[in-house]
Amino acid sequence: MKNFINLTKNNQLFSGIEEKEIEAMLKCLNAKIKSYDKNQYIYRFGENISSVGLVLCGSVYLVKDDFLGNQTILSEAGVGQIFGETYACVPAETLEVSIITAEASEVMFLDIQRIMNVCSSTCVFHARLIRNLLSVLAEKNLNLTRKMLHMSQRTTREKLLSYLSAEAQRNCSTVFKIPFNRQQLADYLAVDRSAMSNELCKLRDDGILSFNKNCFKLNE
Amino acid sequence: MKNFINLTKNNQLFSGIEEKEIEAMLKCLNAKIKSYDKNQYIYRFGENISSVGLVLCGSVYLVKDDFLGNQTILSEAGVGQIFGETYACVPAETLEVSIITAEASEVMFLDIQRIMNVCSSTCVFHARLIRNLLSVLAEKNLNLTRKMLHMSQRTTREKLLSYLSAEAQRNCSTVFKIPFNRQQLADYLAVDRSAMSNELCKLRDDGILSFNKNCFKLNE
DNA sequence: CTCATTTCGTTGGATATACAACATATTCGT
DNA sequence: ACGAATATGTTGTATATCCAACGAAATGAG
Repeated sequence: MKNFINLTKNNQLFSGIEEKEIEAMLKCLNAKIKSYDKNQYIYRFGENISSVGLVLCGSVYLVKDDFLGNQTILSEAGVGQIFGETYACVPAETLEVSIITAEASEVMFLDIQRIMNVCSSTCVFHARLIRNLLSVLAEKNLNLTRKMLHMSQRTTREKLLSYLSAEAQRNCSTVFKIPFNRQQLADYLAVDRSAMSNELCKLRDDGILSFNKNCFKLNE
Repeated sequence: MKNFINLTKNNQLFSGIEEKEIEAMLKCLNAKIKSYDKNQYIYRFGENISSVGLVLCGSVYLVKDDFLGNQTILSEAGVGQIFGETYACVPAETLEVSIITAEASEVMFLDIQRIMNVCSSTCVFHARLIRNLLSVLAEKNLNLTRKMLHMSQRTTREKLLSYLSAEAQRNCSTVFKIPFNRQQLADYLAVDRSAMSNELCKLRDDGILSFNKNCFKLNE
């Protein structure tokens, strides 16, 4: 177990908790570690899960089979990130997605009940653990809400303006960088890349904004 | 305080906690109650909040001013429902939305730090409180993810099929009712109502589904 | 029952989008 | 510096969407 302690320090769940405390907590939480080859299922559609997964090494995909039978990657979790927390927190819901390793990986599983039910020993750090978990869920929530707002705009131009002005606001500046290239931005806004590229140039020609690669400037 | 105990029983946060315990917990949590007239701001854009609001009576809107200056209602919280929990759980983020009363309302405020940091007295019930909060966040997460999946389809037909097949799957039946009328479904999928209505009929004529009001049946 | 209101389906025209195909620009390894 | 690979911009066309307007059907109140 000890060789993973260093890994568990810089992650979403144990951040802010002292190293020696983590070791004690892992026992208390009855943490289990499992190894996987590439492209192995960790959780399958339809299962009812009660554990959060923490990626110790490697990375995993959260995938969904749509109504046409296509499998798409919804998100990825790398070292230090967690997965399954949403379904683990709602016992009534069975998985509508699956988790597959993107490469050979090691995963630590933590029972959600043990996370939620505070043990007597290290209450201060346990509170931090809970705070971290709440924080992960809340941040995902914020990101989903933001994305949804942009996507609910009807035209590509409106989607772009909605996204870019929100980013400007978040950065407290009319000049800012975005974490996407054109294709990724198009996927994020659920539009065609070439059409979006076209619309970006129209916005530039209309004097509404200017850009260079992934750096944007909103006018006025 | 006592006259609100009955109200706090059937709500998202205190569900599953015994009445007498709630009273003790409210003191321990330092719960504050405030009254509002109609159309009053409870939380404003830009604020940094540290409390979760619980609607005791009345109802509140979560509103957002978009880049065009329009104010839109993103969601509503009625009696027993909470608001602000997402931002309260992420101290680094300031409000990108505002909360306004939809009618004269009473709201109980609970400090998020006190919710997260377990007090010594009633650990069992406190764990339940935390479980409830996690559950609220996780469920919102699930709903946002589902909506996002449908909205990211490119055509109205695909959006409809994505939504309807997901609903069939969730209900474990090809026959099911949806909680929307046509306008609400169109808003949910971010498409035009008349175009959607048209597409629904095409799907019916193509033999893919049939419907009567808000009751649907998927074929095959 | 009747009338008013809301919901739902239908149509046509202006506009926007997706898609494919290609041109240009940038990045990266050697 | 060079070419290969990738990213970005541009264009045309078929298709889909939005929007407005309207009629039919369902709902609800009196």
